[in-house]
This record gives sequence, C-alpha cells and structure tokens, in this order.
Amino acid sequence: MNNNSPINYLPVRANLRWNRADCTHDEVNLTSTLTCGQTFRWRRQQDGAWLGSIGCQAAALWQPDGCVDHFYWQTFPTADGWDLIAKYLNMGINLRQLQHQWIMAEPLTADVFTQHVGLRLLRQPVEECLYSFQCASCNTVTKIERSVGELARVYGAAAMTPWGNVWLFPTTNSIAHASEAVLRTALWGYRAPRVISLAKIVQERGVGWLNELVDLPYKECHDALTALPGMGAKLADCVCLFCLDKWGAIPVDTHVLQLAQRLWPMKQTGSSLTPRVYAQIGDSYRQRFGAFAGWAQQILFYSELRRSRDRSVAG
DNA sequence: GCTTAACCTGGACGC
DNA sequence: GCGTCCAGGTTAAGC
Repeated sequence: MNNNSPINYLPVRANLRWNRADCTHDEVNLTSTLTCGQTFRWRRQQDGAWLGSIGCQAAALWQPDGCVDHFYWQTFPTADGWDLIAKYLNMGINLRQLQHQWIMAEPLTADVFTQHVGLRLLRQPVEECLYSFQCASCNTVTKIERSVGELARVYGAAAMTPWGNVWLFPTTNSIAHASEAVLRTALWGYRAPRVISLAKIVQERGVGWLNELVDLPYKECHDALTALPGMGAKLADCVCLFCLDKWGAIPVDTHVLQLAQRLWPMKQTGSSLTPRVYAQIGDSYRQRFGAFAGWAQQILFYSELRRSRDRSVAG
C-alpha cells in the first residue's frame, strides 16, 4: 500500500479511542497542512493516520481522503488534549472567508486558493521551529525531514502511541549539549555547530525569552530573532509566522521570489535576494493580501513547491 | 548596497 | 560508474 492510496476507514488500534472534530467554518486539509513545508516531522502511517508530536505530547490525526470539514484525533500520553490540537491547527480562523478576500484582491491566484482549501498555518512550539529551520539552508525538504528526524531520534524523549514510539522534539538544553560529530553524521553538515551555538544562547537567556517574543510587535520580534547567530531574515520570518502569530510575516525564499516575479513583475527586483528585494517581495504580498498575507503566502508557496516537484519528476 | 564564495551532503542527471 | 549540479540560507569580505 502506498501513501497516496485512498484510505477511508478509521484506523483501528488497541486501546485507541478517536475523538471527532467538526470544522464547518475552519476547514482543515491534514495532508496539505502537514506537508506544505512549515513542519518536517509528521509521518503518514500505512493505515492513513498522521503521527507526530506537539511539544511534550505525541498526537495522531486522521481524516478521510478528500474531506475538509472534520477529522479525528488523539493525544499521548495525556489523552483528549483538544486544546493542544486546536491551538496547533489555529482552529477558529475562518479560512474560507480569508480565501474569498484573497481571491477578490488578487484574481490571478484564484486557481491556487480553490485547489488548496483547508491548508492551514500551524502554530508550532517555538523551539522546534527555530532549530528545525536552521537545517534549511542550501538543503532539500526531503533531507531536512531526515536531519530533523534524526535529531529527535537521538536527543528527543519517546512517547508511546498505539503505532509505537514517537520521538518528541529535543529541548533547548538537549541540543545545547548535543555532539557536533553526531549531528554531522545525522546529515546536519556545516549546520551542526550553528544549531548547537544557537541553543546555547537560548539556554543562557532562558526558553521563556523565546516564548515572550509573541507579545512584541512584528518588527521588534523580527529584529530580536535576526540578532541571533545563524538567523537571517528568512528564518526569522518563518519563526514569526509559524509560531509567534505574526501573520503578516513573509519568509521569502527562492520559490517565493520566483512566484512573485512571475505573478507581479517588479521593475526594481533582480534575480538576487538582496535585503532590498527581500523587503519589496514581502511588501508586495502584504499590500495584496493584508494582515493574513503570511497565510496566503504559505498556500502559494505550497503550490509552487508542488509545481517544482512535478517539473523534476516530469524531467 | 550589491556580489561572491564558503559551508556539507545526497539525489538527480548526463555521459 | 563517475563527475557535476543543485537545494527553502547565512555570513563575511571585497568592490
């Protein structure tokens, strides 16, 4: 059975009791949401369940193929952690209404938004996002997934689930004490010393410092993050957008740059992603899509990522 | 303020 | 089988 097969029977596991979540006004497409490049550690099991972790809990999610108005969930080891799931999936944000506004504002993107209904932005634990994206530089999504998975397997704690152990993301303390040699063998390469140094600095300031960034305005939050070693504008925007509720943040990478240049050619922008071009691209998204521009950007990014994958498969 | 090179590594691709 | 290129970036040096 491959992972693309339609699986429309709720997985049955010993001692597992699924909870159902109805989401009439805040649709969810689990597959696109968990594979759109904002997180790297959710794995689809053979029975169709998605298995991953959120902070210090493991979680299982399941949804019939093609369905976006409900899904099933459970958490481990503490069962029935709906608050955790709801916060993680940003339930309460009316995505359909947003997409309607985006299409009205930018009809060129209508096809993309109607193809990807239910792709939601996650609200991830800051530590996982901060350290995972350290691995993204000059890398492929497949290799980032492997590297981050190895980091968790070696330095994370295990949580038991009916599918077996799930490795929780390591704490700042664990990463600060990690071995550079071990991380290098886990495909982190030259990024290994960077992530360890970053963890040491966060450890000195206290992890609370990271979480308190959510209270700052976007600009101050971004400046605080880019002041950290190894954190450029793009990674800081990833953390702002995926963890700290800065929904107007636009992480501009090669894909986002190409997409913007194709959709909205700008006289000034060159092919290099200089700070000026970076700011121009971000502004062009915010002008079109408003306060939730980061949500719109993620859907457009996912579409561009799939386009680029399809091109490479087609040769 | 812009460009360039260095930093790791494995998969894809051409030969 | 082998060589080359490229991939969600950051940083520092040189111009």
